[in-house]
Amino acid sequence: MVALTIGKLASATGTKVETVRYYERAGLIDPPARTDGNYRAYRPEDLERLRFIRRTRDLGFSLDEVRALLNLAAQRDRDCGTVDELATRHLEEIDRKIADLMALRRELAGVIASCAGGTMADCRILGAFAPSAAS
Amino acid sequence: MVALTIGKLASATGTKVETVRYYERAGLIDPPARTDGNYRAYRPEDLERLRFIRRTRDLGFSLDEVRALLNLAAQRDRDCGTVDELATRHLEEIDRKIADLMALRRELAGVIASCAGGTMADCRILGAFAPSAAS
DNA sequence: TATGGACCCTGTAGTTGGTACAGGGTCAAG
DNA sequence: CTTGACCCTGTACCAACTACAGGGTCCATA
Repeated sequence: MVALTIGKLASATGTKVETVRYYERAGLIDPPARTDGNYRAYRPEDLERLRFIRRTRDLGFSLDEVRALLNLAAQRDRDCGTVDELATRHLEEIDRKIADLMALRRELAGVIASCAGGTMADCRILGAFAPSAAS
Repeated sequence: MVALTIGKLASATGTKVETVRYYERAGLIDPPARTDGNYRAYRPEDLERLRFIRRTRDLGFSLDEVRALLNLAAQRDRDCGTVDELATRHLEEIDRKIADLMALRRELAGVIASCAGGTMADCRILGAFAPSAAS
């Protein structure tokens, strides 16, 4: 029998067992067949599918986006432009996040650089956190 | 009377009313006095405190870190080194996040660049998402 | 004085993407 | 036959809010 237990499936993909069950609840993987003892019995295709999920999650796609990608991948005759579009939009979002973090980083670094020691009462960092008054 | 309603406090700091109540539940702001009609009555100091919270939140500090900063700020005679340390650790974390996102961005951009159109069946992007087999 | 609308109150549930039990059942080895 | 590793379901928890539902209050205007 080529069937995998959930533990094998999980360790083969670097996923936790609970996460696999969570993906099933979330509708990302179909409920597999069960053994006599009510254990989940996965097929090799399920391993492929879970790997796909892991990979796309690692690339920062949300579960909704992963679901969409899985659905698209299943329609093998359709044009793949939609995939490109989805991935490109995701890339743009990553770019926005990077830009936001860099702006924040610049601001925080400025605040920290202003520190000249002393007590809390005259701390420049805390001062920078209190917009109007010095308290 | 200088007391502010929760709505005034919220709009003066760009916060939602529910968020202010949430901060109270989370122990970031003390439960204020109440009016006869059981409305929260805030003092100007509360406005300062909420501004501080908003500012530090905007700089990416977690609520736990904000709590710590508020506690430190209250001990006006202590040395402010701890504040500097907390802020510096936070900056390092931001740097890690930026680095992670940039690595991810590079990888995703590579995947997208490989796209040559065609059907899902021979989509290079989907191929890059399926680690071993082509399915 | 009545009434309407803007505001406030508490309490609870939902969001994302899992993680962590509790309290059981199954399976294989020794 | 027992032990330990694994599996099952169901529920609760995390951050940091947000969004109601179902009520109460306040004040300006008709």
